[in-house]
Amino acid sequence: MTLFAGPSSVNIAAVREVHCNQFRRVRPVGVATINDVAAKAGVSTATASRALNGKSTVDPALAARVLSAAAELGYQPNGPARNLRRQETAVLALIISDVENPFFTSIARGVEDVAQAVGYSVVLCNSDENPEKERRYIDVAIQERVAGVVLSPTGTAPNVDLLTARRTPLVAVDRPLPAAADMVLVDTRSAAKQATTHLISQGYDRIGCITGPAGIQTADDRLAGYKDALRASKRRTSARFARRAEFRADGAFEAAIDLLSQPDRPDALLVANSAMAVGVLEALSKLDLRLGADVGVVAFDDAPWASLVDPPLSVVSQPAYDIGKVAAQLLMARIADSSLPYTTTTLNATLITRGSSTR
Amino acid sequence: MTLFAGPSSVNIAAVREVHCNQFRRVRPVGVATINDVAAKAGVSTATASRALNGKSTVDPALAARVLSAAAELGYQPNGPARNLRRQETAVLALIISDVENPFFTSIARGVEDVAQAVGYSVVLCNSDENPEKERRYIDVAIQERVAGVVLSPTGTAPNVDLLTARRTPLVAVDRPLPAAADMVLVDTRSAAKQATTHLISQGYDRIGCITGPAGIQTADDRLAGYKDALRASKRRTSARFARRAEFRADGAFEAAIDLLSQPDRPDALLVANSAMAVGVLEALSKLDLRLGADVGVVAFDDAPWASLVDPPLSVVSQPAYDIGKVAAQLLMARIADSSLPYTTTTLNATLITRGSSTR
DNA sequence: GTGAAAGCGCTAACAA
DNA sequence: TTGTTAGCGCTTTCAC
Repeated sequence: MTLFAGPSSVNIAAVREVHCNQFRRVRPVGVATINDVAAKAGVSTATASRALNGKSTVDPALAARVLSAAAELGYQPNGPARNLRRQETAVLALIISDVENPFFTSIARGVEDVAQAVGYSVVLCNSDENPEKERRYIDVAIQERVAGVVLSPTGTAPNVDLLTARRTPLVAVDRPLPAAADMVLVDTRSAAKQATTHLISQGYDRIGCITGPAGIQTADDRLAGYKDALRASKRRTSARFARRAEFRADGAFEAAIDLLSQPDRPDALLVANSAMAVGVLEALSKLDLRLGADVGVVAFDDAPWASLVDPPLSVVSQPAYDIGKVAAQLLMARIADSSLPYTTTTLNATLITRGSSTR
Repeated sequence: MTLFAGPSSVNIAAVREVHCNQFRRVRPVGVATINDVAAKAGVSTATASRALNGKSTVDPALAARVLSAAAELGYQPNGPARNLRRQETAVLALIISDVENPFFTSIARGVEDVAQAVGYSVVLCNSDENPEKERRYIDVAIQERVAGVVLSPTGTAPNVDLLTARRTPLVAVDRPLPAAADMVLVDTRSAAKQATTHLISQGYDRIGCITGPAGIQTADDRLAGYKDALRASKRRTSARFARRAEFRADGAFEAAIDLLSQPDRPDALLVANSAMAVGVLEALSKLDLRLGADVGVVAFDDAPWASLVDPPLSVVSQPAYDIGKVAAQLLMARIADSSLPYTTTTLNATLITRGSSTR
């Protein structure tokens, strides 16, 4: 494993200091098993197990002995053994498409809070918008026999079928799934329509849209809502004013430059998430266009910095934390009772108008 | 489990649609074990196991039969069983103090990329700057017998001792540990000094500092570096100009309002992270103070939006991704060889000067 | 109320 | 090269 001889591959200045330390323990402290606990307490492993799991059928005096023996030995149950025997795990997998996107980390917090409250752990996996990575994590989830999965689907049907074929409880968030699963979505299409209508009402005339890759439902929905609004106000929708890019700043930057360099450039933009908004604002600055006055902007996701730019950014705020919360609740319900009918929950996004959508 | 009857506790408009779906499978598809695979392939479980694990000692023809049997049955190894038997897990736990802080999610990516490359999975846990939660997750990590732990320590020594007592490979990131563990840190003190010196050189005279809670090493270091710089330039350091708050926007907002409302207010501020910077900029705006001209600001962490504010925000950029990468490499090295001496790696932060630190 | 014993699914001796 | 078998640590019948 010379690969790990050291982090020499990091090419930034680093100081490595080796400290022959005085803390080194002498022995690996042979990890205590339930048998050790039982022996020390002078009971059978069965009784030890019952006491440790708080079963009421065990004599209080014995239970106390077991508990103190366990404490003295620093006993920690062996998870794999317990899970193997019980054929179940108190672990949820949360597979999201981008750990660095605040929208998804908020979802994570929602999931975690609910899970924690009932003694479940959450393991967070980052599929990175990459179907293969998603598939690997789904495999891991299956192999570890997690109790359930919350997924923001990146890949195509086959990945998800792995889960449904095994009847692993599954909740899809953010993006719908053509499968047997609960879903928690946002009515992003009508929010996009509302945001676009707002721009129109503010006097913007040639409104453009920068959205995510084709095939990602949320990206498509935002574009559709945008078109809905244009149509409703009897405007032509023109492909000239719509652009797609990865859900990232750099792609949105290119798209915005491209869009705004046209002779008959848009005078307003609907932007599909906050990372993209960063790229768009950079583009405006590069082209010396004033936010609001020259180009109105509404972006999805209420980033903490949105009100810091000048003028403050109008946004479509999505209830990310609640998405996670609801998803976890649905998942727990299904784990408890797999016969529940599948549901789709649609939460509302909220338009928050600030200065960037006014001339 | 009526708690989970539904997500009715979410008090925002939600549409719940129940779809009696056409996808429902008929049977739970009794999960295939290695015995089923062996039977189907007409070999013993031992041979099946060997084939599945790619051992070279098995007849190619048999191996092929096993593999196709496994594929047909949709066989997925039972992780708990395997881990129990092998007494090891290819899983790393990463316990960070705030999932919503980009600094830590960047670390997560670094850890993940290294782990993935060698077939390890990473489970991400959010201790939320809460020693009790940290302790719970450390317990989980121990119980699941993870191969190693990367930790940004929140709690005090006892938590970590749980790990070291069991000799669980451990790498601390961001904050030092008085224990037997590798550490990956940032020379945040000298970076803070450098940033403060920069402010002085730009003609700011009464420089303040808003840092994190006492006892968190990174918070203390930033304050210390700030004082170093003042002392080096023969200025008095005054407690009047230093404030502490949680590493969050709201706390920093209060602190900044407090600081800047003084008659002899600071004319520049060193801010300890990007979330706090949001609070500080909000305070400036509320008090009608101009960034740069009235109050120079340098903040830790190069957030994507830093160059969008006007004037652009000067920052101390920390090599978060590399911290994660190095930490994971060290952890893998130690997993492979527990006798390695403990090391402390210190990476450099970089001052990026932009408009906010110029008059 | 307690203990003896079986067995979850897998891997690794040990035999053949 | 392959099969037989023991056993990882735990929970849970089933007797007592």
